Amino acid sequence: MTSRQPSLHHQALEILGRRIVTGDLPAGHVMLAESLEAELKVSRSVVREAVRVLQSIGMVESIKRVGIRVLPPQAWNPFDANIIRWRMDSDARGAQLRALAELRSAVEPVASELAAQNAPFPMRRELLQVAEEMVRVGRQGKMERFLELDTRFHALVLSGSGNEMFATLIGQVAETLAGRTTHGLMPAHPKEEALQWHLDVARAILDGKATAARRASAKMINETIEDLSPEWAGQPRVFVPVKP
Amino acid sequence: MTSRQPSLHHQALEILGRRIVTGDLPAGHVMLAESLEAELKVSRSVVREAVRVLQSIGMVESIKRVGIRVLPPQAWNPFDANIIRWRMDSDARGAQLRALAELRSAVEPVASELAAQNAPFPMRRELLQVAEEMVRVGRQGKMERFLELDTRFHALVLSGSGNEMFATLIGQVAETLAGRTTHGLMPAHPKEEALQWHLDVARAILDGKATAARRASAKMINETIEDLSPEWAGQPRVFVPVKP
DNA sequence: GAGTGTAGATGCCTGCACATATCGGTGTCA
DNA sequence: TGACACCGATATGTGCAGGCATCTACACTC
Repeated sequence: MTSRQPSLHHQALEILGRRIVTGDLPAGHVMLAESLEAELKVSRSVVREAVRVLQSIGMVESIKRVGIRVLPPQAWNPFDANIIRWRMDSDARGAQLRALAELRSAVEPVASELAAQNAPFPMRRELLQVAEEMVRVGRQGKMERFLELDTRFHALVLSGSGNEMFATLIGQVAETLAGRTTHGLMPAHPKEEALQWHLDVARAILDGKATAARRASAKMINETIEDLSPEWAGQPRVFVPVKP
Repeated sequence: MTSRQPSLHHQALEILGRRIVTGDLPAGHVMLAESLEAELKVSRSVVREAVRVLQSIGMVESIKRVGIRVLPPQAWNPFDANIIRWRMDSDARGAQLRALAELRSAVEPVASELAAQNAPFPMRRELLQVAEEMVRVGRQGKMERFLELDTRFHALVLSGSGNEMFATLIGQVAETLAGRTTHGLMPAHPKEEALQWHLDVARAILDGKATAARRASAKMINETIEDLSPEWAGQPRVFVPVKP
């Protein structure tokens, strides 16, 4: 599944990124390139390339005569795929899931609205076909096929919006959907309501009814989020201070 | 303003990133590390570090025995600050502005809703103070101060949501607002309606009225987007195909 | 068509020179 | 005596040059 990339660069990046995300290397901590070479048992070039990548996503800064300093979480790019993955595997998993769910709840209704206005016709047709098959398959309880279709449904909506920032959320949504089934949060049969909402969204998009598409999508998302919310219950929120 | 970072690494990254974004180095194009050394007149380490960063944001892939291949735009991370900046300075500026505006229209209402539910009290108080000063300053036509306050207003909302993904959009929003004034798209006095909307959002958040906050925020955002939309009129949309 | 050899590219390592930010000492002035 | 400005020493990232290791696309053989 996850493509093996056993290069030393990759390994070094993984180790450092994970240590920072878990708080093992706390914000403000200063490391020396030389000590990282010894610790990771790799050469300077590997350390430097890993540090450069971490720098580009805001996790460290490198200062002459000082070393490599770990930056606080509010400096990190929370849209970076590595950071999302590392946080998913850490104590911050709940907070990460919540952040993604809230982002989804913001984006998907607007994506549906835009898809109703802009999506190419073949995409709209396929969307309805997928929704209709979801109904059939869902009622039969074929959950593995249902997951496939569900994933494709949301991917089509996000892609059909014609907004590339929305489209890149496909991967995150897919992971969320997959996680929901593997974590046993899905019932044996999808709720009849949920099936209907997918149909409503698909029909509205096919008919170019933007407002209806947004409303139906919002209803659907908010419902699924309520199902998922136990995953992050009690996770504290972080309010990053505004700068000036 | 823009922090000077005249390191060779930074320069190499800028040059390569910009060339890819402008299409000067099209998707599928394959380069050799050696040729990049010669072309950029830098050493192997600088080239390799720049390539590693580009790789981490999905702009290139590096394959043994082949070289460094430029990836198509749908592989890029559209949330990366470098990519956004490069696109802003390219022909894709309009499309980039539209993507950001749509993202904002999705996120800000939800952020307002969450702020009404979760923001710490001092933030809510300050939000109302800022909105009130915006009204006074706006009516006096002190546009430079108005821009400051407007920026802070939106930053407080995004930060007050307690969602770190929303909070990182502060920078993009600030740039949009600043760009609107420097591009002469702001009237001499803000519209009275706009002032009122800011007040409505601030009051709803202060009072913890989530739905009202979302609605007022949505109204506000959609209005400002209509003002801005000429910036990207006629830009073609891109629909990235869904994979499986 | 399957197996194999090889050229050619990235991956990784090392030693060195350079630039620069920090630290500590010294001297001057109030 | 104390505060402050200057200045040199030193540690550390930055960049360079080159070498060997490793993998793999491709051509060649059978």
